[in-house]
Amino acid sequence: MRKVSDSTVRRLSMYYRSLLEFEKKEYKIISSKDLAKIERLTPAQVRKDLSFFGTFGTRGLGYPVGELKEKIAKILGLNRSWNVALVGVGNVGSALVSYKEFQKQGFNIRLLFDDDQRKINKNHKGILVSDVKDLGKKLKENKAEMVILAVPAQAAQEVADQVVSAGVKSILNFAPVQIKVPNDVILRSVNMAMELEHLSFCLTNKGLIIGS
Amino acid sequence: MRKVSDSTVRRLSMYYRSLLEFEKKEYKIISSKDLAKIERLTPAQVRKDLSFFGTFGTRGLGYPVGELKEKIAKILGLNRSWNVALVGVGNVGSALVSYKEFQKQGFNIRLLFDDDQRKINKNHKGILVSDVKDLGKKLKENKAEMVILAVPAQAAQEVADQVVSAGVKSILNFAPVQIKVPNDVILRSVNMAMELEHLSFCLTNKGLIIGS
DNA sequence: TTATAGTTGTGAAATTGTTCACAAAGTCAG
DNA sequence: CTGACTTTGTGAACAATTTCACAACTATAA
Repeated sequence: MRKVSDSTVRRLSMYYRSLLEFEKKEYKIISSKDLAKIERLTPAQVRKDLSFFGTFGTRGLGYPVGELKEKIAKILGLNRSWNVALVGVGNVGSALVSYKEFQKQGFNIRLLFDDDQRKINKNHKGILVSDVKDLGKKLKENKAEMVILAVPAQAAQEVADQVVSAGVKSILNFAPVQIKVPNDVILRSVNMAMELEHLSFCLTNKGLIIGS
Repeated sequence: MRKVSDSTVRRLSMYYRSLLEFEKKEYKIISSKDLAKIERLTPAQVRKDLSFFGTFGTRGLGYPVGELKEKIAKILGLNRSWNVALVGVGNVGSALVSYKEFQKQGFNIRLLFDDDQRKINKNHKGILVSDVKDLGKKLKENKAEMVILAVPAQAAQEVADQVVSAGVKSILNFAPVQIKVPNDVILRSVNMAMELEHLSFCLTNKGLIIGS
């Protein structure tokens, strides 16, 4: 398999969502053109993305909806469930625990951690909140595969280090800070302020930018 | 001004954050090398990014921390405050209302909307929740500049259309669905499930990918 | 004053990602 | 079975982005 770019992976997620929709509407076959229209891409882009992973279509016809959906699910690792832990049961963390989309796609948040005594050992939406002091131990015990960080910026790096020590190989960071992890650990960050800043940049510089 | 890529804008946000830190530590001057190390980039990248917007440094010396911070703030439109409305006071919306980072950077959420009668006309964290039926009217009255969508997927497009009709030119979408807006409206989407899917992709395909 | 070390700003080169264009393969009507 | 039409898969062309490499400039020490 060739090296696959982040953009391609993001688009695969998009295709997957579109395919769910097409399936719901009982489409049996779709073309790269159909898929492209939905996502505002070019048909060539769709075909190129898919071609990294194999050949899924039939020339002259298109792609079989159900089959392609299944194959993308497999590529993305959505044909199974994942054992996810979440650290930081504040506003953001709390929202993520209830986020339906996660469960729907097999991301099961089964472990919660916080450092606030008022939250520890209480139930939060059906899950017991553990003391972050036991983070490493419990991550190992429960074989957590992914950790979501929803802690304040200043705590993020320290918690991340503990997560890494516990052998977890992937982290999704919601703290608005750049954290560092070893090369073999996969880190992705969602920085919501950064997204608003992007809007504010575009509004501020509208018209000044050539070609967009 | 040349066309500036999304990546460059994202990195500017990162530089801005780093500069706040350097300022806190009372650094007066920093080099592109220092800035690059923090963000895991190359010094050349940092210099190239900044060069799109002017020349901010002194050869042989580096960049003046405070001044560069101010200039980036101006480029990003952070030297002012923004009037933000939020639609959908559910789990995610609620978390965003309390998100400190927004206020800190001048993004003031002053209008909340929902379609749930139990929430309408009640106070939510100090802000009155309005009926989404009055969305257009109130966005105009209050001169909202940005709208955050935190509504369920199936409602997102309809709400977005109303926001566009009201003349708002930028939308930050948290609904896990691709929405469509006219060309003159800036749209950015945060899809949290997509980020977990990226982790799951990487874990699933680890080792198979050459060069990463 | 001069030599040395350090850093920026920026064209040019290299790399990465996207679009094009077309052969290959399939459908379908008659 | 044939011919007109459609769509995929993909190498090649093109475009965008990143990295390189170096002239230009500054500070400092002797």
